[in-house]
Amino acid sequence: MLLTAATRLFAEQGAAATSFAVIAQRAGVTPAVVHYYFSDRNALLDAVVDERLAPLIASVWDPVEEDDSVATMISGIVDRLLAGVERNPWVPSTWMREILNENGLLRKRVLQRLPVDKVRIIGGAVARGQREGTIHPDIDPVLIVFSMLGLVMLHTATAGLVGNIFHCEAPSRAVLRRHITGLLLHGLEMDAAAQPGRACGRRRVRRKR
Amino acid sequence: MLLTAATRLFAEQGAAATSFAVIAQRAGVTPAVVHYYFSDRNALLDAVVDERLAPLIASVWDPVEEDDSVATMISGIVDRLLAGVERNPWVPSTWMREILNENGLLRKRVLQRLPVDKVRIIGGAVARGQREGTIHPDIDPVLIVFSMLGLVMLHTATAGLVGNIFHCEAPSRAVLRRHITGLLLHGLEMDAAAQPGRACGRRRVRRKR
Amino acid sequence: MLLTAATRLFAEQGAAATSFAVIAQRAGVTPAVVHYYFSDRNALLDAVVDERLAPLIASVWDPVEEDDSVATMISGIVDRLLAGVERNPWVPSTWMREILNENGLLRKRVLQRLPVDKVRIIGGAVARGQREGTIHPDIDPVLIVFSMLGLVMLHTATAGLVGNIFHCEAPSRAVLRRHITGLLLHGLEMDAAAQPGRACGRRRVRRKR
Amino acid sequence: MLLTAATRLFAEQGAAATSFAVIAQRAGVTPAVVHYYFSDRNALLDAVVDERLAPLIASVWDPVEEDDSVATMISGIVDRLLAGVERNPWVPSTWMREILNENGLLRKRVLQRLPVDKVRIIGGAVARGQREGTIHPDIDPVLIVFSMLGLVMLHTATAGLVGNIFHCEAPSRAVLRRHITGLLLHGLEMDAAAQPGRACGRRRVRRKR
DNA sequence: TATGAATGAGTCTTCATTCAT
DNA sequence: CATGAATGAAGACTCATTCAT
Repeated sequence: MLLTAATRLFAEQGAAATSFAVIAQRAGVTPAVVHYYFSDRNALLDAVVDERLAPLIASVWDPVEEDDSVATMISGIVDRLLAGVERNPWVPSTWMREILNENGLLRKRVLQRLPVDKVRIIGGAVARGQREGTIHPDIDPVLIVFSMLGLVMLHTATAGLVGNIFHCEAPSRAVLRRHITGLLLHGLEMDAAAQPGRACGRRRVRRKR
Repeated sequence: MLLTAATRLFAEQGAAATSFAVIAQRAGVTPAVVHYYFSDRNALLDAVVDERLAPLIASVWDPVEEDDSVATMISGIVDRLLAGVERNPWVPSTWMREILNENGLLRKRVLQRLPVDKVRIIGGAVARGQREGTIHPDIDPVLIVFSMLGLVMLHTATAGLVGNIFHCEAPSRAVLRRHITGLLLHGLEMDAAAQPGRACGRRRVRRKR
Repeated sequence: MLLTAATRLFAEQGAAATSFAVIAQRAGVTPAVVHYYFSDRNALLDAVVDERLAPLIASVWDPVEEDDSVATMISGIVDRLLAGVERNPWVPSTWMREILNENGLLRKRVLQRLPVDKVRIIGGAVARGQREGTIHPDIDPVLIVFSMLGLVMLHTATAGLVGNIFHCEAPSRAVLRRHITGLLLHGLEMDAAAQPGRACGRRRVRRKR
Repeated sequence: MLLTAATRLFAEQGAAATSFAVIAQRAGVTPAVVHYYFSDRNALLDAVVDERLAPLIASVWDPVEEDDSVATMISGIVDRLLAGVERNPWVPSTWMREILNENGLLRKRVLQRLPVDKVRIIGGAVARGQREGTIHPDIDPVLIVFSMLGLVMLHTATAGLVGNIFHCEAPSRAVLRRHITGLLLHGLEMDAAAQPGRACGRRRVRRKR
């Protein structure tokens, strides 16, 4: 199908570098057919967002509920996002190239679809947790959402690369989930309390400069 | 200068979508001149990596020392990377588009420059920490490096966007550093031990709204 | 109706530049419909001439009678032509573009419809008048017909333009008729005989209506 | 030369229907060359007007002087226009198609070149003549300019056609000049005073050259 | 060293036309 | 009768590249 060919090629080469001709070729039709269905490059991009990205975004964010705990929200989103990305392997590339980038061809279109209310729910919960002392104060309640989505996209996009460089298997979905959720919830450093019989005054990181 | 024009355009439009003609125009010369200095798109990409990206990479990784603590390494890298990116605002876009992506035009070139030995130092330190119980066991010693670099690139690339969506100022370098380092080292959740009725309340960041 | 849309577009853009697609759009149908009714651009052009231009030509020339005076013939034709053009505002443009021009798309089709016999009547009357000394000898009996038709087409086609350039109202049909008929019959220069201190009541041409 | 090929093709097929490819072919170069010199269709049209039409217009209108008689002005313009058109046989077609027509591609460009002041000189002289009783009152001082130019363009454009229809030679420049000037100055009807048994040699207009 | 001229290949897009329904 | 789908050809225009100067 045309949209399928298009999304794959967008992931492979980027949207700007993907000509109608290539999409047509990949889909086994003539370039004019692509124009017949998507009169315009804009129309094509719209269709990609409307028919492919929007449902994914919805499936990730819809289950977020106001009174979930932060940990539940986050691990839930990470889970659903990893699952969604596994079904749509073209997403991470495209996300990073066409949405996160300032002039990404899909940026505006996707931003309009972002469930800002749901995002605010997380922000609110994080801020509340910080006031109550259950969430680390260094974390920014707004940025954390970008960190979360970004970590998933980034690690799924580079999963193959990791295996390549370090000559091992690409990390599985389970490994990614464990790493990402672990990082988001606990960070690197082990709880002082969890450690064997030690005080934790010295917990603040010392930086060289 | 030609390379300067090129890197900016790469950040704005992506490397594949940046023609010699536009680079020439931006630099105020004729397309033939660009072709004269960089006989090939490959040569141009090589030059960008050699003359612009490699020094940055070196400045970030060189200071990493075998016997630093993990926290020191990480906060140091994050610091230097944030500083380097501030001097080269074109980097985050390009990094995400052309390096992290599977078919990114700079990927292979940059990977060869990655100081794998330094990366292994971090991986080793993390793994050691996990054996010693000082590093959270969920964290993947290899993936953490990608998380770290990725978080910096991601947040610097989307700093403007954040301000846009939430109608506030774009987060400053200091805010980004605090958030990223905090996330990497502590994660969201507060130490159980640190919680009840204890000190750190005053650490909260004040935001305007 | 399709032919109406077509004639308007021919006048606006020229026949060669008017695609089936635009005609269809203007008429509110699909391009296939246009093609269904006029299998060919030629068929469409034929239809325009047969159904729209031919009746107009007939209405202009039919009343010309062998024994009318030259003045009667000419003012009659000018009158009827101005009236016909007012009902079919698309005609002047198309006439100049597609009929008078060497490769005009309607030229051959229309020339076959030209009532050559009627044209010859005028030519004959003019030549006779010249022999009798009532018609100015500089006038070419053949060219005068082209002058006559051309002046009407030209002035109706440029009526709007005149208003535009000279910031006045576009000349009305009455003004055009007076100017054109006056020019054809009397030219610019006033009769020497008619000049100072003499009556000239009889000089005005009598028109049938 | 490219412009020469272009102007000829514009006359033959109309500007809208003349593709860069045809111009290139006619000039014996590749289509890209045409784009190299005229980056745009607009640029091409500009060049046609600037380099080909403007000089012609100037050569026709420049000699018009405030205190010439109307007859001198008109016969002078007709003469120079006929001569100019003879050197540039592509002009009449193009004039009628692309300048007189409402959406003609050259219309706006040429109108800006029209020497409005010179046109006003004629209009003024005609109006003055009408007040003094030397110019026929039916003539419109503004329209007469369009009649004059139009008659030349029209008759030169259809000169071939005339020969065709009436199976005679195409009218020569001299014939055209005599007919057009005669029509403009005297019209069809012979002076009442000049009629009975009189020569009319003296009626011929004196032209400067 | 630098550049204007030139070009073949490729881009998006529109067109007239066909065909199955 | 009418039309949505499909397409090959051609449109304007851009590009990387070559070459002579």
